[in-house]
Amino acid sequence: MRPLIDAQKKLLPDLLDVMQKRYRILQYIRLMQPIGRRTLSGNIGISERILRAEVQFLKEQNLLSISSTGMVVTPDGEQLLQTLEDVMREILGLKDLETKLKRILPIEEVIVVAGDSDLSPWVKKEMGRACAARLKERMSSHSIVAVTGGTTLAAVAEMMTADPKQGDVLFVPARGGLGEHVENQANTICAKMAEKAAGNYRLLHVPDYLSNEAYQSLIEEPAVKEVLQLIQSANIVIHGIGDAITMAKRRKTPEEEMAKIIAGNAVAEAFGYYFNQAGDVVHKVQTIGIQLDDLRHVRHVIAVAGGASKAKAIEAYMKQAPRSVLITDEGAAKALVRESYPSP
Amino acid sequence: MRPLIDAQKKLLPDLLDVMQKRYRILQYIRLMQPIGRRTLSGNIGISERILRAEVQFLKEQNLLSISSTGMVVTPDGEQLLQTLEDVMREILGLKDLETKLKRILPIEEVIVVAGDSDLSPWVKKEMGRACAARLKERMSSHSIVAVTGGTTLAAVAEMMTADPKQGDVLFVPARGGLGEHVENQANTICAKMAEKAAGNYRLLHVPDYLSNEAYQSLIEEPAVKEVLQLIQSANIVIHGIGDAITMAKRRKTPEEEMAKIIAGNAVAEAFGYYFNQAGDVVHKVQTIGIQLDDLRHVRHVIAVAGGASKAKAIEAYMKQAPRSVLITDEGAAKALVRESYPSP
DNA sequence: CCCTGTGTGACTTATTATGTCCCGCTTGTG
DNA sequence: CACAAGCGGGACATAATAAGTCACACAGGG
Repeated sequence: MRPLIDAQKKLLPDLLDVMQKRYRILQYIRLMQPIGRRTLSGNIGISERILRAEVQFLKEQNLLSISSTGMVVTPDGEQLLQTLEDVMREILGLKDLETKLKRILPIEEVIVVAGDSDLSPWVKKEMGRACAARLKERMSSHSIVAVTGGTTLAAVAEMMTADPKQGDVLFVPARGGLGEHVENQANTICAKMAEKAAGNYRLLHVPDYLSNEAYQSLIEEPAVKEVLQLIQSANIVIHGIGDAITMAKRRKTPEEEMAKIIAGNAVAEAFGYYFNQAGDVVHKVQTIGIQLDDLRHVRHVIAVAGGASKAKAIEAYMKQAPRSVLITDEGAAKALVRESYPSP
Repeated sequence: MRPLIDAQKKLLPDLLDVMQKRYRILQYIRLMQPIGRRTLSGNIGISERILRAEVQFLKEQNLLSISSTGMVVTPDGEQLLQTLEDVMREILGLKDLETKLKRILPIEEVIVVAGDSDLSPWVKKEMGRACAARLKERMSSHSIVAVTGGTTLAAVAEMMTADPKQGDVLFVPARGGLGEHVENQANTICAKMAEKAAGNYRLLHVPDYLSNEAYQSLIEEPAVKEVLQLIQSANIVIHGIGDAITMAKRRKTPEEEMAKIIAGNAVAEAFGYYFNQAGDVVHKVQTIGIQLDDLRHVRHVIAVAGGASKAKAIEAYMKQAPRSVLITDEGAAKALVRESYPSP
């Protein structure tokens, strides 16, 4: 297949551009459906008229249907997107980025999605879709999936779909309160993901900052204890990676902890842990649930993070996270590659 | 690969047309190089202006180079043509024809080349190229290749190329004189093929129509005997298939033999044998060299014949020629398929 | 030496693609 | 219930591009 694409690149590069354009349009519509022409043209950066021509074409090809509420991808279109996914990734050079990233980072697998989530918010959804697909591959009946918070994970939850093949899947939050807003809390995302995936879920109701005594007594609560046990036996963990300072600021981090984070030159954050450039833990939020060491016993660890601004955080975190699957975007991947191959 | 192409077809239906067009242009140039734009545009049936645009594009892609003597395919272009050969055949529906032919005829392998050699003489060259490629696969060091005459075989000889990998290959004419013109005689073609393939050759100098006494004494000639022995031990035979009447007329066939051929309802001819519709031998030209029965002991038998007009001849001949490789063209293949699948 | 075939440039014309504006409709919301 | 926002679709002018045509300079072969 590869030689065919290369040959096509040589023989008709202009047509591949067109193909790419149409693919992207269809992909967008799938992401934001139902959506109108004008809104889409604004989002995608194509003039309305040309988008209109393309849309009309795609409609004639039966790849999308078009009603007064907006445009929707048809089953035909869905299948086309799926068939062409690998090819487009190859054409866009994402495959290339993936192999380069694999050489740079000690990871098991990496998926690079087109775009930069710093610049275009919908790219997170695309990462979410990719994550959901990989998650499905790894889920089996009675799997326990632990998830963390963050906007990226929210996107993953949103793109999750139910799969009749897999039976009872249980979603749990990976760790207790970290100080996030409600929509980004692990509990919220956990519930949403379970709902979308038609699975069950258990929540962990823990106040953000506890005194030691309260903490100890809470752990002994039967309800809490049971959930904690489930969390400990999770075989899949999905988490985001954040920029340390940004995360610390977003959470209501007390001053002395903030100082500690800054003093330690933290650059990365993941489920309540702060890491410096070398991947060493600089600080951790005191809460219950999965601890960093527990990760080593979890079969599948999936990290989702994108945007050029997160490149450094991803690099730092991954240094100490072996056997992970990383799902990122073009922006972050390019930044990472650029850094490691200084010349061109 | 098929789903990929289908998906691409949906996303840009004219992709294949353009690809095919450019491929064909490049292919032509390779066939007739060096060639000028105007001559090419006449031959290929594309207006000069549009050909010019395509040629310019191909030049920019470094697939052909262009000088005052005409256009030449670059190594890059050669490689591209090679890479795309399989794909293009499939796209043009040739693969489909091949599978159908395999069901109709008792043959080991069949290659169908685009076009109809009745209508376009260059298609023979393409068959020649295909034949040369298959021949290379089957040749090993010290192979002995027996070839017959005919215009098609002349094309095969012309498209033959030397391959440094294979060592001493010997070319011999399959049978003695059959009454052909010089340029279509087995001897001529044998020599040419050997020259192109950088191999050795031995010739068989036998007058066309011999008396029985002369025939017997000639066989005993040491020089002739030696060559005959080589011919007997050939492990590859390449031959053409002709329309019986056409071939008989072209050769200076005596009246009584002509009557025999016509009376027997001969439709096919191959290396001096005439066959009726059922594949039975109706007549044979009396000459030395490989006899029909000998073919069964030859490892590789390659038959080359194209053009819709030869469809019946091919069918008749193939009925009694098992384990052969057939190289034909779209015109003949379609005619054959049409005959066997009456309805559509 | 001429003549044929070569590429290249230039020009006009036809076709297509694109930008722009407007209209009637559905739909969700106040 | 009514309103406005967003929707698709039609229409048209214009810019951009492709395509047809001709003329010219040059190299190689008979």
